Amino acid sequence: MATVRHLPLVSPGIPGSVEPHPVDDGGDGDLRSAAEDGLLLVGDIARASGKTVRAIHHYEEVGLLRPHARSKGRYRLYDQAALNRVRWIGKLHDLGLSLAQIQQIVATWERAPSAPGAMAKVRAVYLQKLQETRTQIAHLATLERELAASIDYLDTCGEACDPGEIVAACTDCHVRGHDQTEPELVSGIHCGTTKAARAAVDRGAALGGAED
Amino acid sequence: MATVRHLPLVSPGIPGSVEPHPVDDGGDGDLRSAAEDGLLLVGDIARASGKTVRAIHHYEEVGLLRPHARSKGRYRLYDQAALNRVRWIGKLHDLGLSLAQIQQIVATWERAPSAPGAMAKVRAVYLQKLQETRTQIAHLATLERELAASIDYLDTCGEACDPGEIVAACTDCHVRGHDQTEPELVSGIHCGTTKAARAAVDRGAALGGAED
DNA sequence: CCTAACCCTAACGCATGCGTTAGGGTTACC
DNA sequence: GGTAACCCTAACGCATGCGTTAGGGTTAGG
Repeated sequence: MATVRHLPLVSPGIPGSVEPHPVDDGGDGDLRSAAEDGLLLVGDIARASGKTVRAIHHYEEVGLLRPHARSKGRYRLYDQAALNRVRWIGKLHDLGLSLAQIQQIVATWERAPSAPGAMAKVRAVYLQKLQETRTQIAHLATLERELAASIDYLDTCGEACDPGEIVAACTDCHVRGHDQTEPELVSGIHCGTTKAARAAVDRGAALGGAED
Repeated sequence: MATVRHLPLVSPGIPGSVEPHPVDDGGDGDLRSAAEDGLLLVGDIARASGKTVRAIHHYEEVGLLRPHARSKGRYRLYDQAALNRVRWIGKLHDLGLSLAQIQQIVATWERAPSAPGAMAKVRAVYLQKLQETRTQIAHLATLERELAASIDYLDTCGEACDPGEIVAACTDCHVRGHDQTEPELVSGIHCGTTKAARAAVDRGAALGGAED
């Protein structure tokens, strides 16, 4: 069995580089020499990027990535740049770009005749994303506040409400100032129409989701 | 044709209430009396919440919602609380909760024996979401910074790079301090392996996405 | 009665981003 | 040559959240 494998998922230390699929002792062959050229196998890329092999294949399928070469046995051989690419894809994906959008950035880059022109186009895409990201952040911040407020509110239920009280009574709660400031995230819960849920749950209808 | 319809998607003014499916002049009938009771048709809910009718039906299918009653003709009749519910669903969904998760909140609420107990469970869910939301925000903030930095960087390309320069040359750009500080979001673009993209694009392979 | 504007149920379709077999070579080391 | 650990291609599957027909009633007003 290979001596090493199981590297930490993202190699610590120098984040930009990965051991080219380490082998202990001497030997020669296709992959061995590829390794000496700094080439990586798909599994190496996977481990180093935190993606799965399948995901990397998928990126290739949609034209986001391509092996630098192939071994005699048709193994994909990647260079370090490919690893950068995969990480880059991951970042943009995290940013909320679809693979198709990322593909478009790449295509833009590809087809641009001049370097500054290409940069300008990419810049435009990034700028738009920056704005969207800021919007998103603002949005999440609002929701964060609402959540926090709701939690505060719900805390008072635990403290001040009679444990014998039934849920249905919450609709007109008299404890504290509840009925004045009930946050939307709370009021939405107990606004009637709730038997539907139970029925659905009991029937195991729809929603394959986890049962709590 | 009906006289009103086409309300603004979300009724301005009092966000919590909606005209119960407005009719101009007198008349009587099933829906008419329902309207007098403040009941809404599915279309009214849709317009007031910004969702589609189909979406609302879907919420019902998965047990998140249920009409207060039905007309003789089996039209769904909703009360104002349903509208709150729909908005609440929308918020939680925006927060990143799946319908299944929302369903679980509802189910939790349903099945809890005591009010404070129910509140505690919901609180726990919210608390977890709050943490996730904060993580998300931090994540997005990081990406925001990276985007901004990348844009800055790309700006220098437009200013300092020779417009005649070809894209391929970017790999070893000598302008300014480029090769020192290239952000990851930039370096990922031009790290080789790019012909794959063009091929895929030209073949119209995969990715039904918009062509720029 | 007629019609426009709605509403109903049922059910298939779709986009995304891989996961997961299935069946079979390849490498490298022993 | 045997074997473990990988890799390859091909292709179907899945979860989510509705969109979109398809075929047909209902309501209210004229």
